[in-house]
Amino acid sequence: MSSLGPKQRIFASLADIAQAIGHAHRLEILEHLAQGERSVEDLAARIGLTIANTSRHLQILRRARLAEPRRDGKRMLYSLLGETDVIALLKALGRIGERNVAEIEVVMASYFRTRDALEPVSRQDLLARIHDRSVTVLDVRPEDEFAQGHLPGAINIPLAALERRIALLPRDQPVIAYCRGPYCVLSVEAASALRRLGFDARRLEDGYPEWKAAGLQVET
Amino acid sequence: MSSLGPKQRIFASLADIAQAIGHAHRLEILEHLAQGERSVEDLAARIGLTIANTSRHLQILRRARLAEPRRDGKRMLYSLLGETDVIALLKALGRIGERNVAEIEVVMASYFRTRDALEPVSRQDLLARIHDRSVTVLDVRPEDEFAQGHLPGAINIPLAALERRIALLPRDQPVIAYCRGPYCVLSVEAASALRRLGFDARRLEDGYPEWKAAGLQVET
DNA sequence: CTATCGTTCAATCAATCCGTTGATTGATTC
DNA sequence: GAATCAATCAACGGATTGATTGAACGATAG
Repeated sequence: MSSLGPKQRIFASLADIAQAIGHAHRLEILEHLAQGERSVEDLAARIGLTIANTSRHLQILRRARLAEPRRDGKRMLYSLLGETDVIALLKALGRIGERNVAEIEVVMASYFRTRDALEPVSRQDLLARIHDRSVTVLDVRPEDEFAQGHLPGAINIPLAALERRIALLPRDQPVIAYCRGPYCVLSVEAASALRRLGFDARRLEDGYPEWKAAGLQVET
Repeated sequence: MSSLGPKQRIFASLADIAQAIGHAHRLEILEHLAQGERSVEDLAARIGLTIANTSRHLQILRRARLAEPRRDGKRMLYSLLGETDVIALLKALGRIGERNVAEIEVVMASYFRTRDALEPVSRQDLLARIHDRSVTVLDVRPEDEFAQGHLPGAINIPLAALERRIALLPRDQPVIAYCRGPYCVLSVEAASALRRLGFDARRLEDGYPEWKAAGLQVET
């Protein structure tokens, strides 16, 4: 009993990692870190937590070796540790949730599909249409996230500024909107608004982090 | 505060799934279920838990929609729900652990690598060598697990019976041993024992569930 | 009806966890 | 050096909750 077998020890460590992603706030933190490195303050503001609470959750992610800080002047910038693997883990978690969990199906149906009845566009589809130049790629994340990396040739119009800057979008070809990931609502809202305005608009099935993790080209 | 956004609701559900796999015993249960369906009693005996405790853990996996029971006479047989996705999730978790967590690296180095200094064989390698017929595939799991499914052409000699039935193994070609998965020690012990006995023996990097989940051919 | 298998209950014990407060550390700026 | 800003830490309350076991309960087979 005192000393566990090697399998048990490994499972105990893996369980610690699973515990670390077992909280909604931490999943949201990871979603933001997947866009690029972020300060504690920045994360707290974006998610709506206190600084202290955000710091605590970051410590948990850090202990589980999912995120890592580096100091930059007086702020600490956190980023994913082993970005691609973390995104793959979150993707595997999301897939199982979407396939097995009724509650998620309900949310997807009641929110995403009523606002955006059309099927999302897959990465492969979008890649092909970028090559054809038969599509406008629209990044609706805030400007600072866009600046940290985005899809090749994408135009950045944050959701809040969409109606104001609508003239930037050509009307003669379809628009594909994307944002932070499969559960980020920005691209849903954007596609919905654009269709109301007469555009042929759809959204990418997931977001920038998944694109990057798939090894596809990105711009800075 | 009363009603969360759609993203928060989805993350809360995903966090529940993550919590469910956040316990070493449950990871071990999942490893066994990945071999095929199992009764509560059977799982309890294999893992070394009481029936009541095993049952409770299974309820948690069930609530998280990772496993599902069906009744067979007086026993309840549990199996993975969405087998391929669950195995993919565990694989993603394992990968991140192996890359990021020092404790796991220590165990791998101190147990697996001292017993089996050679690099494990990848699935692709093994597949090619099965086609060549240049290798003996050895399944060292218990007979009942072998009976529920195994790699094409594999010979089954449970680890406990290995020395007794050693004559079944041809000595003129390499042996590749496999078992339940990447953290199962059976194939490590087998490869180690076989090399002591003069065989050219190595082990597969993971096990039967991963082979099956990759869509490769299996026999029953 | 009895034996078997599993679930659930009640209880225990322990642990953990979340979020907050207020003090403190580190780094920068004036 | 003093002031300022960012983040962490220690500590706490409170709640939660989690693992585990034995006993009681339900379902099924023979």
